[in-house]
Amino acid sequence: MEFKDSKGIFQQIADSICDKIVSGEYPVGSKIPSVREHAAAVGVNQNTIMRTYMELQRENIISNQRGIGFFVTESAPQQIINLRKEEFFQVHLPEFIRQVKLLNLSREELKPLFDQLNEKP
Amino acid sequence: MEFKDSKGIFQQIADSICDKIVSGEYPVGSKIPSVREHAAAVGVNQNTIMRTYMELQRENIISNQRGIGFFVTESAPQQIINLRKEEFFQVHLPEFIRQVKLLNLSREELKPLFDQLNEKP
Amino acid sequence: MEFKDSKGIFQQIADSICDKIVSGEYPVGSKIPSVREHAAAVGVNQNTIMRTYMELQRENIISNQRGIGFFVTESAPQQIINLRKEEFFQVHLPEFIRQVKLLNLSREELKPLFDQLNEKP
Amino acid sequence: MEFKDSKGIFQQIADSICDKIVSGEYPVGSKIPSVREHAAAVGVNQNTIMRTYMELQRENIISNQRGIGFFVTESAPQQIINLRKEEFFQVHLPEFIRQVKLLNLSREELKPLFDQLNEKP
DNA sequence: GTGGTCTAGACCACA
DNA sequence: GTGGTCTAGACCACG
Repeated sequence: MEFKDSKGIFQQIADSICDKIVSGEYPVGSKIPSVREHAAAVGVNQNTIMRTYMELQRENIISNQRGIGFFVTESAPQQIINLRKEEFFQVHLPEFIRQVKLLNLSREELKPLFDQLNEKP
Repeated sequence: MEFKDSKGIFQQIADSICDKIVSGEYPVGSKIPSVREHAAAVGVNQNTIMRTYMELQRENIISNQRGIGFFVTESAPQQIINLRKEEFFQVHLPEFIRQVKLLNLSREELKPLFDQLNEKP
Repeated sequence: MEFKDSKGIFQQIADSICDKIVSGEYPVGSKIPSVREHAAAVGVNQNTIMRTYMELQRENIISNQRGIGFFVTESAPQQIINLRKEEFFQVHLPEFIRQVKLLNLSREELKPLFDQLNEKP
Repeated sequence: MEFKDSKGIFQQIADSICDKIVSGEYPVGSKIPSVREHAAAVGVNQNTIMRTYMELQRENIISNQRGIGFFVTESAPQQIINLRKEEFFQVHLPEFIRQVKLLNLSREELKPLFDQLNEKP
């Protein structure tokens, strides 16, 4: 697994786990890979995975059964979507609008965006 | 002035200066606030402002007349817009489209964006 | 059965067994549930129950008749009460007093405690 | 500094910081020792202190000014008392009452407690 | 100087 | 086997 510099590795791993939960690869109630397994799989230290799991646990996305492993919470998918929507509307969308305004972009330049928006009428 | 955690303070200050150049608040050829003025204004260490100015100088957005101050270069506005457009189309726009797709957002939810886009027909 | 994170599961199970012995639910000389029964009842691995029973055996609270089961010893209730009183007066009571002092709690806030103390005059 | 085994070192350090905030040794708004200083002072690893500070930050007890240090929040003292009261009433008090009931303790045995309660009428 | 992240490796209690 | 904590040491960006 390759990582970007801009965000922490542990964050990127957390995001990728969330993606897998939303996509159904990690179903609700299922056990996610153990700390050691996961660390070996993505080639990072166990502590880094541990931190990832801890953060996800604090956000009620996974929960811990002692000595057994971490499991996807019942509420995980909704939780993830909520978090992402909140971030989108409070950070990404305003910033995007600000950029569009500032750069005075034409409709033509934003065509890819409109195309995307029109695909699901 | 308040700062986010995600980006460096000096970056955020640089961005705000660029905003003011693009918007015309700092016209081409004008003198921008001195390091100590600016530091006092935003409540930050002078070193941090100095670093900001150095970076902007490296990007040919401002230039230094020793003992007098920093001035907005002739090419600054175009320079900034080019940099931002490049970043916008290569990073922000694709990411924005990805998010919209992922969160399966309705037109209703994106109303603020359309409102903005329609203001300049 | 639900478990807290602060103490080990086997400890919590041991405590609950001791509670039942003191309260008379498990009388002296009676057979306590088998390992596999108990494991199924509280939803826990048999190893965990086994460890619990071993610890209790070590403290002479239960004894094992091979092939038959574990039985509450003659001395169990006294044994448990002694252990708990010791712990209570050396740990819990001083800590409790410290907390009351530190939080500067009013009599009103401690009403539930007084109510309890007055039930047996 | 010596640590007990029952709780994590980072927790005990957090508790001791809270004590110092409540007692006024670390006044509201003041800077607490840097990670490195604190680590050297109590003889633990920097990571351990870092974890402590992070937890306290999440509980709004300290806040971070980038590149400068951690500072005691305005709301810290109230925050701490709230957290401790909550823990007291939801954990310690019920457990204490349960013990008193179970051990069938006499008023005489609880004299130290009454003495404490009567000191501030 | 400050925080912040990551690694490598160890040790523990628990299931 | 699982999580959980801690250490020692390194490196980075930022002020």
